[in-house]
Amino acid sequence: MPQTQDLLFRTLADPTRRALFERLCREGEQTVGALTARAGVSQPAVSKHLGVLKQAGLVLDRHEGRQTHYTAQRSALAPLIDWTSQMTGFWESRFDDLEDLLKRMDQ
Amino acid sequence: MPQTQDLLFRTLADPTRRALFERLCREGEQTVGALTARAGVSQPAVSKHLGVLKQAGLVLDRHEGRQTHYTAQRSALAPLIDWTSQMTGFWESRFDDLEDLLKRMDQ
DNA sequence: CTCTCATATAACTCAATGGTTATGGATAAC
DNA sequence: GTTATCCATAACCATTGAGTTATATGAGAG
Repeated sequence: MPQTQDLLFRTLADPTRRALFERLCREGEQTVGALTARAGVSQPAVSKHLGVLKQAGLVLDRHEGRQTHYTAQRSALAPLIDWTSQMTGFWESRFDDLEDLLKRMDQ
Repeated sequence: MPQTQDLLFRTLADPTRRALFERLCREGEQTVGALTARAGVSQPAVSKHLGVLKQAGLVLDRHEGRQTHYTAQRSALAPLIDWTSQMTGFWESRFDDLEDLLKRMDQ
């Protein structure tokens, strides 16, 4: 999945976007409003970033009334770990089943 | 090192640059000419990318006559693995001493 | 000394993208 | 029904950055 790797790297390259993903990873599900409150950028900017994260498979959204809740999809990081392990060249065996493990992690 | 993480992600976000690093990881030391031959972009573009990789600590250069040889510095990937393991949240214990291992890897 | 080759730098162009404000559309509140 | 709220989209602007060609630097070759 070189296509996926490229999308992942490009998506995570932006610091604002990466910070949003980090918050969702650490603090769990958040509404757009909650994320915007501490994002340091405007609400439309946050929405756009969340859209990009969603297209990369890094977040899922859930609509509830007029709010949208976002959650991190940690398993989407698997190709990143794959790539890194390939570059380091020593970890393949340990990571062979990593994707499965990560998928179970997200339930 | 959030600064380092940002630099790493930004550096690896470009596909041409990432391809250069991948080749150095897989095939070992290469001259600028050898890298340019299969890079799909001009020699100045390759030189610029190598400069960015060098600033991120991902490559080292060695001058030999009028040639410059570049090598991958795999240990520079450690912060990337750190970040990923933090986001997934389950791998800290396994990765605690990863940086040391990677440093030994590069000799 | 001159010429050629390998690489780096300069100057520039162009496209991509992250930010903004303004607005739309849907749902809750009154 | 009207108004307020939450989020997404539209339109626009400014910056960044990756690519190019042209040129400079510097080391071997003749």
